[in-house]
Amino acid sequence: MDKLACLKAFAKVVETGSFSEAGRQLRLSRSAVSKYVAELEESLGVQLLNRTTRHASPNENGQLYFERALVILSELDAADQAVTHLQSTPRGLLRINAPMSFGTIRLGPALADFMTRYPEMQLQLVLSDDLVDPVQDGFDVTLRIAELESSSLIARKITPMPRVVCASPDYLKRHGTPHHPQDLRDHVSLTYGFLLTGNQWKLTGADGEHWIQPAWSLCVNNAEVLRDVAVKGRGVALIPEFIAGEALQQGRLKAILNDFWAPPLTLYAVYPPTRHLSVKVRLFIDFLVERFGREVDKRGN
Amino acid sequence: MDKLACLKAFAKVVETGSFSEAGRQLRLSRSAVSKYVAELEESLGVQLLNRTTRHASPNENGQLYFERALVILSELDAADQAVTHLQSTPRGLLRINAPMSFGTIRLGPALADFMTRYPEMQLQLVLSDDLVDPVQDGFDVTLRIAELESSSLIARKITPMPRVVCASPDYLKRHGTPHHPQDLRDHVSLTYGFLLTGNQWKLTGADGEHWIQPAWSLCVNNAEVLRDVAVKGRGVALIPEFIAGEALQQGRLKAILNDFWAPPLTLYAVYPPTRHLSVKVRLFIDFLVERFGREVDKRGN
DNA sequence: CCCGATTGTCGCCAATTTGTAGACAGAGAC
DNA sequence: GTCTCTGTCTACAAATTGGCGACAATCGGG
Repeated sequence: MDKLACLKAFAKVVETGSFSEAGRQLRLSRSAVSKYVAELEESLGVQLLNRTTRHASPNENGQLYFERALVILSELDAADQAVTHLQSTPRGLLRINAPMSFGTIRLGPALADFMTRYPEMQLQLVLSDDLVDPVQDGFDVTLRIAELESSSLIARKITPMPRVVCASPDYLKRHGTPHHPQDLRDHVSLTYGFLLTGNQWKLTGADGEHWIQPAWSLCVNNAEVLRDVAVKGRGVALIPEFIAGEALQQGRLKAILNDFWAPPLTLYAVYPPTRHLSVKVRLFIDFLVERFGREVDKRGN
Repeated sequence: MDKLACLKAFAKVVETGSFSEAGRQLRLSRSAVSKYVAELEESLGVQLLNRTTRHASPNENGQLYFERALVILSELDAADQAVTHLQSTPRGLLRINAPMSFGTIRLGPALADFMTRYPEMQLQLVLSDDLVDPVQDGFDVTLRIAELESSSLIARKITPMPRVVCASPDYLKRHGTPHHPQDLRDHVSLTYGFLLTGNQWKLTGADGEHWIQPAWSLCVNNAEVLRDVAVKGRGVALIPEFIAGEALQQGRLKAILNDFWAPPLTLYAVYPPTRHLSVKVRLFIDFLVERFGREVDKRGN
């Protein structure tokens, strides 16, 4: 039992009056929050919360424990701060490499907040889609979006990046809407890749996995280009949701094959193997996890 | 990461100056303690301890953090005590059922300490080897030693109970010493069981698992009897170490087949399914885990 | 008053973490 | 010089975590 996690969950439930809201703020599922609090009550042997089906409020035990928990949690933060601040305030240059699309669409806007939080730091951001070696190419941290975790470098998972199959309404009107992955064989696919071979789409549904060799007419290593070509009605694309999102919302693209899903990509931070991350890198990675990790709209559904 | 576990491990290392000793006191392996402290240092981004290959001492960061960690840990204990003591001081009757051998050899002596710690409690101990239903038979908690976990009742594991194959020196002189489980077929086995069928010994070694149908001459549901008959030279017995221990130490029994091992039994506490354990039962079970869980001599070897 | 949305709990299970065994190299005691 | 004990590391089995989805209950809007 991770008692600290239980304490945080409990405190957040008392603060918000709700397991669901506590879950959203802690980026945990309702069932995880429920289990944490139940576990804490079990270990103490007392009930801490009165629950109805829509609210939770502390009883006498719970109010007492909540007050003490807040003190403990804040003292722990203070202890952590005390030792990390014995080092210099984070300053100096942080050299970041990130993929082009992610860098422009998601990371760039977020960096303003990071810079606000750590005004003494200088950031150098290099956007490229080349595979870089952080040690050799002189970066402190490089971000990557990939399907499989590379175990040859030290990497920290930030967040899954779901993908979506989509096409423009005009394309669908002219060519019909695929209802099953196998229908894709009859459609023009816009596919992502560096090389022109070995690119299959894996889609999974209630009837199992489907490996589709799409009839591709465009193969490019930039998903924004795929999106834009899809918007122009040139075919069906499988691209990350963060790239497709705005076009989907505006109706310029339509998600299809919604009963099937592709394995999500994962955003990783990769950094040189040293005994301890520098404070700069660690703060940056923590910031990424906080900002991009477990999106709020994934909770409580 | 269980930060509280890390804090406790770290604090214990600083107190004792040693990962090994911290492990012994916390009933963790050396590598677990090492990992906990490393993980804490990683999360803080600072080194807390200076290590030689035989000692560990806090550096400036470590000393500061240690002092704060002690405050936090003691406040957490105080918070826990505050809510649990809002209930009555544990008093009243605690009805315990335990197996005969374990009850007489291990549990009985330990109960004195439990009674010292909780003088307001009354204990009723019923030793029997029957399978009892705690709800139906009116016990607050029943202890069981079994090979497989029963999932039909709520049970808390207390500790593994290793078994040993042994015989008297006299028996071995007369019949030779088995060196492989298959040799047991040529020996007289004293076997544990309620019924006279289906009793196989499973012994595992470097060359895999061996299921032996022993040529048993005695089948009894009490391992003390098996021990005593083995001491008298009547055969080979597979019995729990806590039963054989004294006879082994005194040379009246000799452990054999030491490159093979039987799956250990496990001591469980079984109790009625209620939302929360009563304080009495919880204190008793915690006491058992503390007393019998992860034996000290299993640490740091 | 009814219906839809949201709630908290629970069982199941895949994914992840835990924690040990054992190997290794280093330090200290004898 | 040897032996014992140390702390770290890897591999891996066992245990735990945390989400999904089902379920029953509640609340607010129409």
